[in-house]
Order: sequence, then structure tokens, then C-alpha cells
Amino acid sequence: MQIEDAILGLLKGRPMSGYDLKKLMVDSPYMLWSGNNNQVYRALLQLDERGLVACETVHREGAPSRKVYSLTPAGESALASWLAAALPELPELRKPFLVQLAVAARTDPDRLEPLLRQYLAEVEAQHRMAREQRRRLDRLEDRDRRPDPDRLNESGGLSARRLVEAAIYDNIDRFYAAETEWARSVLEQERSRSGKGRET
Amino acid sequence: MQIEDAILGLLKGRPMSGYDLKKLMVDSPYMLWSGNNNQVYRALLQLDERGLVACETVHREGAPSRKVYSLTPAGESALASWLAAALPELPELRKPFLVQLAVAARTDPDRLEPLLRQYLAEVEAQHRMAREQRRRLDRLEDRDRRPDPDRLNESGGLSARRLVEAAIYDNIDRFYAAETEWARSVLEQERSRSGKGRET
DNA sequence: CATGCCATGTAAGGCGTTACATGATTTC
DNA sequence: GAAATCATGTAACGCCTTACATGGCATG
Repeated sequence: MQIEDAILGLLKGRPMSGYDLKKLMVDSPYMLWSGNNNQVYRALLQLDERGLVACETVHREGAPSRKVYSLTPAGESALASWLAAALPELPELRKPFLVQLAVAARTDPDRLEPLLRQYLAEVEAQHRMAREQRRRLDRLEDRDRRPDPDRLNESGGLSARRLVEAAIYDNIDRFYAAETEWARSVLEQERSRSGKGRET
Repeated sequence: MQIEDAILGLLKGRPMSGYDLKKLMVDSPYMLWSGNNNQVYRALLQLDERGLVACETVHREGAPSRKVYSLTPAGESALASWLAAALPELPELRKPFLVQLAVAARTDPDRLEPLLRQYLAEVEAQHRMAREQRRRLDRLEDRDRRPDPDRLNESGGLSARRLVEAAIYDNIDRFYAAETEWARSVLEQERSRSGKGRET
């Protein structure tokens, strides 16, 4: 998956400026891209050159002008064919903390417990932040479209978009929950280990 | 955390060649670095220039020569001070699949179910591979040091290294387990959603 | 006989990051 | 009055990846 594909997907059905795209990328914790200017604006220029997006400059008084990008028909079909061909990509598992733990175990086992406690605290803090952000976004969306035409579809079932939105948040939540439980369990083991070591 | 820190940690107590370090990095799924030649060999040269590692070339007959690197006293103290100062680093959460799901929900909801099924299958396959690799490594280590002087320390408790080693595998295992459960639950929800949609 | 492993490196190119630049408006 | 937000971009630098290069040994 390239950043261009993601941008096409984000643009589907809702034209946006580069600034908006950038914000989306910065705010979502699971994106592959940090969402810095250089990435986003260059990708948009390139998509424009390839004719997959169209750019309309909107001048506003008392506010900077915006370049609003939207999908062209070519962009729509590029998106569709990417989606049809795309295989699901596996998550990237990058956990520097595991390296830190391994090094600490070899060189200074006394640091294990404080390291684990700090890690646990930080993961829990991140978890809380993710939950708060979700609540904030939910409130925002409820304000934007009420009564919500999207929450229930015509047949009375949940819409696909709502389901996937909830699924994404659920995924992140489970990730932090698993990490928290793991850290707790390792901390307990380490406490009983070093405790026993001192007793005997 | 830089690759240099990780190399110092890996070298602690067991001198190795660049090739060995590279293999370790390639094999461990949670490292931040892919472990390609360019990274490892350049980092070793740089550590050598800074005087943190020493290099001894070992010539062997009927096999290529190896450059075995080990920590110098300066390297030992650099490692210790890094470890003392280091704050635990949070895992990176990069899940392109969540983007794919979101795009699919907006453009082609019928693709959700097959995407989810493929993803589930791939995650389960990765999970099995990780478990197998763990079993393989365990067998290797049991062969190398038997009776194991490291599994139990002098006071009869588990050593810190053993504990952390098990903890690392446990972390990876929990990660895949959480991802599997999540995928299963979303797949079920999507099935009942699209099923209901067709019934009514 | 070919493929793969061991073992060391180099070269080229792309991608990503941080920082800089500008300028108006809103908020504390 | 300072700082953050909106909004667009550019420049420099570094890291990371892929590929190339070499060469002997082992395995099928």
C-alpha cells in the first residue's frame, strides 16, 4: 500500500484539501505514514499529474485559500482496481521495548522492574488517550449528521461504514488491552522472581 | 533507540560477526530494523570508529574469514548509561489493513467479507510460524547448553534472562491472538450484517 | 549442476523526517 | 502580546531498501 492509494481512498466521496488529509494521517495512530507536509503535498501533485485527482482552488475572505482535491473518473477506477486486486497486508510488529527488556536482562536485571512499571504506565496512558479521542470523534460526528442517516441503513441493519469504523476502534482498543495485560503479567512474574531471589 | 544501541546490547557477553547480527535482526519479528547488510556493516564500522567495539578477524580454513566484534570497556559503559537513561519506548502501531477496510467499506462493501477472511487466514498463518520458530529456537538452545546452567539460578528461581525470553515470545503470541480474535469477531459481525441486509 | 548458505562489503535511489518560509486569524 | 491554528509549500539530510559483487563450501 502506497500513500497514493490511501489518499484516493480518503478522497472517495469527500473532497478534501491537503491540509485535511495531513491532519487525518497525523491523528490516526495506525497509518503507515506520519502525515508530514512533504509526503502529502507531493503525493497530491503526483496524483494530479497522473490525472487521478482534480484540484479546485477555493478562495475565501479572511482565511487562507484552500486547494480542494477530488477523485476524477480515472481516480475512481484506479481506486476500484486497487481495491479489487489488493491482498490484506499484515500489521508491522515493531516493539523496541522488547529489545530494551532483553538488553536489560543481560546487563542489569535490577532495571527490569522499573522499566516494566514505566512501560505499563505509558501503555495505559496511550490507551486512555485513544479512548478519549474516540469519544471526541464520536461526539463530533453525532453533531455533524443528526438524525444519523448512516447509522442504520434502509433495511434496519448497521451500515458497512459504521461497522468498520467501530471495528477499527475495537482493534486499537484490543491492541492496548493485550499489551497492558502482558506487561502486568510480566511485572508480576519479575516481582516474584526477584523477590524469591532475595528471600533465599 | 538506534540500531547502534541494539547492537551493543546484542554484543554484550557474546561477541559476534556482522553476519550473525544481521541474521538475528532478520529473524526477530519485533525489531525496528530489517537487518540488511548496509545497516549492520555500516553501524559496526561506526561503532568501531567510536571505540565502542573491537574487531578481531578470525581466519578459518575451508570457510570465509569472519570479523568478530566484541564490546570494549568504553562500549560496556556506553551500553550501561544508555540503559540507565532509556525510557521505555512504545510500540509502533502500523496496520495498513485497517485503512484497506475503511476504503472497502466506502467503495465496495461486498469486498469486506473476503478481505476479512483472507486477513484472518494470513494472521493465523503468521501466528503458527511464530510458534514454530519459537519451538525451533528452544530446541536449539536446549541442545547448546545442557544441563542448562541458566534456566534456574543459584537460588532455585528462574533467571532474569529466561524470564524475559519467555516474556518476549509471550508478547508476540498475545499480539497474534488478539488480532485473530478481533478478525473473527469482525467477520462474524459483517456476516450477520450483510446476511440481514439480504434477508429483509 | 544448481541452488543456497556463509561472509563481507558497495552503489544507487527512494522515501521519510525535520526544519524552514509565509501570512492571516483566532485564542489565551 | 504570544502562541496556536489554518493553509500552502520547499530544502536538506539521513536512513532504509534493493540490488550488485565476490567467492568457497555444502546439499540436493
